[in-house]
Amino acid sequence: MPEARAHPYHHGDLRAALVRAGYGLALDEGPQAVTLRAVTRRAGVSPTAAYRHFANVDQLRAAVGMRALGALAGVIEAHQAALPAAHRARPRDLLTAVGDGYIAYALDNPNGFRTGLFGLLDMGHAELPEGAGDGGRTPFQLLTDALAAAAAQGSLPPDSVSSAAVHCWSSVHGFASLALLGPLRGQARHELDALGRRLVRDVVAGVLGPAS
Amino acid sequence: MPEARAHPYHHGDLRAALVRAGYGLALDEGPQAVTLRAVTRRAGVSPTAAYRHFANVDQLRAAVGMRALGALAGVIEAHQAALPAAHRARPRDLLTAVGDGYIAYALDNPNGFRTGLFGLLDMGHAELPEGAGDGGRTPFQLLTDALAAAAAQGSLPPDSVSSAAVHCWSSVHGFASLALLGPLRGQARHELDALGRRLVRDVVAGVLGPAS
DNA sequence: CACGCGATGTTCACAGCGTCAACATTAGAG
DNA sequence: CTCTAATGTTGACGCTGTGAACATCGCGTG
Repeated sequence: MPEARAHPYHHGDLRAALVRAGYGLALDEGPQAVTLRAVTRRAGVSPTAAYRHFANVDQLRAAVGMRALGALAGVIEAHQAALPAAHRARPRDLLTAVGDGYIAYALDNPNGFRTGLFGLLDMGHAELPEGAGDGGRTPFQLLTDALAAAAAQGSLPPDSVSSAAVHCWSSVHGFASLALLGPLRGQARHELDALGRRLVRDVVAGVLGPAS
Repeated sequence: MPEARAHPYHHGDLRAALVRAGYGLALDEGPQAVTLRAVTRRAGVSPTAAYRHFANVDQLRAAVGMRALGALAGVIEAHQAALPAAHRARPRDLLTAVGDGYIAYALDNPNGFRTGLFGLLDMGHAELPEGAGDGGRTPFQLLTDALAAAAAQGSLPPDSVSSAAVHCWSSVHGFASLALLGPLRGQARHELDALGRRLVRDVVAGVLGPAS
């Protein structure tokens, strides 16, 4: 088994190792710590090695951001999976879980959230598979999936799906931003949880109509 | 008039000049161009001169962000001032103007918006007077003012003002984020305008009830 | 099985960045 | 008028991202 070499010249899967190192750095010290040299240092490799896998530091950061997005998708999926079995097929509950999961990830993991959702100045990546969770869907796709299910069930006009998606994401993402660095920052955690739950339910009611 | 010296050793009001230079740089090349050396260069001064007015580059950036916030407040005030005289005292219209102005500034001036609203990793500044427009109110204050007026008039329970503020800002700020760098980026401008107008009116209706 | 070429990683170098310490200039208080 | 504190400059340091040249190695070809 030659794989156990202390420092094999060829790493094996350096790209993945760099992204992992970058994400770790982001969680530990915040997005601004994700520097090319710091990442390669943590991966135990020379700085320029990164250039075999990324054109520049921005692409490295984008990849790290994708990983954070995937983690967010995982939390959302977990919230959906945690629904009582009887509710797991209800679009309203799926949608609520998307919002709750989104906010929970942001509040539990501010550095991760900022890494995935701020910082990357062009995130056209919201639909790329790298940002997906275990279920293979990105956070934005989980949202539109829930809305599409609601439309299929008739609780939402089909041609309102996309504007409803804008509505939902705007509210929830905006809330997370405000809670992390806006005027709400500093509010006690249970306060933010309560505000967030209320916001999500209001938004869902606004989109699907009042709960039955 | 000794003030007309070509390069007086003492600048006069370097702090303001630096903030102005930084804001110009941000508008021209984006927030990431606001670097200490670039700003001092544009102001025609040595790099370390900035340290007589800012403890570090982050504080310089924060000051530039405040200026952008002030510009945003100005646009909102202009939208309110542009209301037909008969509507200018209606809380509903004032509130709508806040949302429309916010979105208009973001779409018209993406670099300015990003400078003021992203980037600065801790913006506890939302209430500081430096972020105010000509009217002396920050964007967030213009929002809460409009909501307070609505409450005073009875169209909103007084104890809902703060949660309504969260609602409104979340939606509008989230929308601007999505439009500038999220999945909506790339959409045609008139599309974004239409989506934004619709969103603002829906949000206002959600907060104050359907339009009379 | 040997070879060699392309992929991957390293070394060295450079310019730009933020910041500190030491120094220069000047406005304004006494 | 003088001295001091405020303000601006110079020079240096270690950090950053990145390019060019070189080293090592896996793997497909002969």
